[in-house]
Amino acid sequence: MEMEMEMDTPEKKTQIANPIPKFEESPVFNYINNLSPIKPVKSIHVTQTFSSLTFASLPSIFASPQVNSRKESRFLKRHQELDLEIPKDSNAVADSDNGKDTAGQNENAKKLQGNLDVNINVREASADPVDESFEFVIELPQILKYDCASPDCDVALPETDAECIAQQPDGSVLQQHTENHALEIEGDAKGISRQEGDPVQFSLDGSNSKSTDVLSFSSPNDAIAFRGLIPTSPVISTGLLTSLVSSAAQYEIYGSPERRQLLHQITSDGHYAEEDPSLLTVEAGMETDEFRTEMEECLNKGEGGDGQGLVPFGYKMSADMHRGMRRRCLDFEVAEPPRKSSDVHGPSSSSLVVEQSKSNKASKDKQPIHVKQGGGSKKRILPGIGLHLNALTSSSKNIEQETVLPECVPQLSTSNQDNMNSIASENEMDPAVNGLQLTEYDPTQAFVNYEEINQLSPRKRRRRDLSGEPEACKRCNCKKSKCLKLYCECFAAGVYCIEPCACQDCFNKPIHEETVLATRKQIESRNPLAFAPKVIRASDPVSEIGDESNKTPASARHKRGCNCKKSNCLKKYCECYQGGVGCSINCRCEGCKNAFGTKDGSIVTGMDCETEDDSEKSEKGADDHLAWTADGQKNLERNDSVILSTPSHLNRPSLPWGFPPKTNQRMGGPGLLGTSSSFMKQPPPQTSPDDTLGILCGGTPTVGIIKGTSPNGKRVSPPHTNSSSSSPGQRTGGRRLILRSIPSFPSLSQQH
DNA sequence: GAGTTTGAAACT
DNA sequence: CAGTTTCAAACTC
Repeated sequence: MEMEMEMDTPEKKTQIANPIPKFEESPVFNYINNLSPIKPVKSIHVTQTFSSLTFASLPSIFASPQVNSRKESRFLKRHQELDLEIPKDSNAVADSDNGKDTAGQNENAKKLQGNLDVNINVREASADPVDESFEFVIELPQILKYDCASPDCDVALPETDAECIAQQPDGSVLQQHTENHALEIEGDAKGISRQEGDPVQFSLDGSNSKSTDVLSFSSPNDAIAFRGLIPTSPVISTGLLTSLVSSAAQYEIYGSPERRQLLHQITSDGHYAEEDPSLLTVEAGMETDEFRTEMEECLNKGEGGDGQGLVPFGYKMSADMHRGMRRRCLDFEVAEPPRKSSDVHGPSSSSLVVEQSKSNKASKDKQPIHVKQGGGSKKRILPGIGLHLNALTSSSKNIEQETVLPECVPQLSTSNQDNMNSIASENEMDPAVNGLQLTEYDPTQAFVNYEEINQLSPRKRRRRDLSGEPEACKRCNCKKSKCLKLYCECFAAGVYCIEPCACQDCFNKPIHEETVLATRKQIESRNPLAFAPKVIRASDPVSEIGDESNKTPASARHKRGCNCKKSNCLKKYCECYQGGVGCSINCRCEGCKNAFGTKDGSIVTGMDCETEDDSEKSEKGADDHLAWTADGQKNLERNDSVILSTPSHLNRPSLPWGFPPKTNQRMGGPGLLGTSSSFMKQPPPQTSPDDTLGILCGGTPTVGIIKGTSPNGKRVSPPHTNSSSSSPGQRTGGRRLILRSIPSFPSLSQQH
């Protein structure tokens, strides 16, 4: 009975609520509230990406209209979904949004309504325990986000765990519990409030709160992901929960023992929960070696089976969700600094994610967690988080830090197909490919890479972060441009500046949305391609595929070509080099020695390049290369003639907008990977074009981990692994995927 | 961390 | 379109 009522009520509520701010006061609202045990939490939605703000164009880009419309509302949706029973949430959310973005109030309201429909559907579809579990699942991402938030976050794990769990044979058990989970969740929610930490709130409500952002999916895909969730089986949801829990443990999300308990409870059935130590043990194990093991298992499974078979549909969904979460990376990063042990225990920190994140950090301090294990391989930085999709794509430098998670792969296959289908298809995404990727992925290596990264001198790391992630999480240091010119990487990437930016007088913030948009328009009017990816891949994916072997890295080219005079196109000063592509006839560079291919068509082998570099500069150059994997790229080229794409390319790209389809960039060949560890950091592998991975991984970084050999077994071909390459910088395998699936924000020009 | 170098972006 | 200036990242010390 309740279910039915809830089902019905939500729609009405939401519909009404959106438009009416004070809906809360209405009798209906109260009634609804009474029905649900959960109390609405106000969520704060902060999006840094322009897209979220407004780019109208985005919608056009997305394949499905709904997606666009949903975009902003995503997070709203989630809340609603989460709160299905809680009418207030939706309202609250709407309110919060309104509060923040007055401009978008109306839009939000509309979106909400649209979302409501979606939500309703979901419920109907799953109407049962599943729904509940679903809700729970939704929240999980938040937790993950938190993890991510931690600076070190290596958290990629969570996703992996989730996947693993889902796949595990034990899944049956999980399923059984699933229903209970939902129930428990509610119960926990209630109970949570009782408990000191209000852990429950934390997890559940946290989403609503600031954490909301985390939940909100930046990409259109997110919406899709949700859809997938709906259908997902209870098992999946359960898996997610479990994964979340485990992940949380790994990341120390639980800041305090108490929280852990809560989490455990939530995770497992109510039965196990509080009192069942076994659960704890498991989780604990997860944190350490076991976690790794599981991951590996998952990977293996993935390998064995094509993504499809092994990976449950829901699985994919989860992945998507994760992606959404990851985007928040920025937030996390921001949060990092604040960590304080004191924060950790905030007694009743009902508060939000922020607190949690802090707690996590704190907990870490207190309780050393073996991040490396899980995180090591997976460290995710979520570069994309908080940033515009484009940004995600673009970032490549940090690829190393990020490792590709096997998980991603599966998702890719599904999610891509569903959502981005078109894009994916273009890119040659094959389900099989996905599977391949998984197979190739070598957690161990990833781990190694991760360590390497860690070992890097602070400075190098910093650079990587800055540079690499940048794409994902770009950071600028503008002093005079106000971040309203293309000089600003953030602005150029279509993302708002965030805390990590050291810019001065920055106008590239949501607050100045109008200014940003106006400026952007102005720039585009001058140069329609100003915000287009600088590196363009070959247009035909298909042709590319076929040609890949033949294509040199140059297959991807810088849009306008470079104009280097002194760097010989061997440094990042060179946009071509930075983008991981060879120079072309469009370049006016002098003394071109671009490792990815000189403008005269010759390709300097990595060795050659290095040699030259060495001779010229030597070591540093080498170092740098490593940092970004330029070497890797080089290697790739040699081996496979893979085309590297710059991060930015990858990211943005192309797809949606009209930019020529990127050719598939092939990543490095196996040889590369095999050869240089540094290389491995980079990327990607993968199969399908980057996009695929990106999508899947979403945030997962990945990395290079994936093996050099072709990921897909399919494509592995020596000729090129798949296209997608990731350029060194780009590595961002996951992100790339994102890009494809989600068009970065469209360039104004395109819109026109 | 400060200073230099570099080349794109912006301006003329 | 070419030349110059401005700018911020990349790089060096």
